[in-house]
Amino acid sequence: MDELTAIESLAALSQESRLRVFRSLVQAGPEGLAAGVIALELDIVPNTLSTHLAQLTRAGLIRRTRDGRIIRYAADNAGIRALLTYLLEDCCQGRPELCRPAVATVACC
Amino acid sequence: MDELTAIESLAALSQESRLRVFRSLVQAGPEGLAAGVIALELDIVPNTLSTHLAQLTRAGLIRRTRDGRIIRYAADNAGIRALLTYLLEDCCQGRPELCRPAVATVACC
DNA sequence: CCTATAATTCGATAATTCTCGAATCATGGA
DNA sequence: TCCATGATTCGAGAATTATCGAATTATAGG
Repeated sequence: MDELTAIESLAALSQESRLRVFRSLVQAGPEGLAAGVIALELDIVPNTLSTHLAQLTRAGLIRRTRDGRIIRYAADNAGIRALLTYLLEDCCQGRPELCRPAVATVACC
Repeated sequence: MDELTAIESLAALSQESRLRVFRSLVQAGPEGLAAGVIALELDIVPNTLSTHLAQLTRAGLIRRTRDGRIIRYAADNAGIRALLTYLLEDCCQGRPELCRPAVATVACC
């Protein structure tokens, strides 16, 4: 990942509505959620939500797929992983014992 | 971690200079770097850098310790870990096979 | 083809954030 | 005590970002 993409991703996440959308999609799993469903659940007007979803998509954090009239969004695991890797790059000066416990705690399961 | 802290952290990281400072400190390890050294290395005027460092510190991503006239900053691993955990919370719907590979790839060593 | 629905794009205003000169604070040494 | 140095705080102008009404696009069904 390059610096610009990282900044775009972090900026996308650093806003209340977008962070909530992102976390909802992370928790929703591979099937994701329809834009309209997200709008209802998080109480965001559709056009504003659309702007937010576009920003998260541009950043590579979520993906969109059309399903008839409905547009479905889901977390993009590759993009998320790339961002986390960029943040932690060369974090342990070659000494695994420094960063292994930290990374292990992040594991959610 | 609560939502406000997460947003503060992500906002702190979503700016070129601050992201560079953060990554420098992550790579510098536990001893960290003096404010003046960071200013020189990244070519940022001291007062602007000071504002950035304060923001990263408030967000819980870095720590400061005084060492005579010199103030030293270092990555705050607990804060960083808390942020990553918040982002990935409940990411795999109880199915470890979905997120374990993702997390493994993040490991830097 | 026409209508209804789901979603997006456009444009403008409101709010927030960035940057840096100037002034201030804290520490160590003469 | 006085000075020099490292660092921070303050304040204001410049730049960026957020939000939402109105208009537009895309699709499904009658």
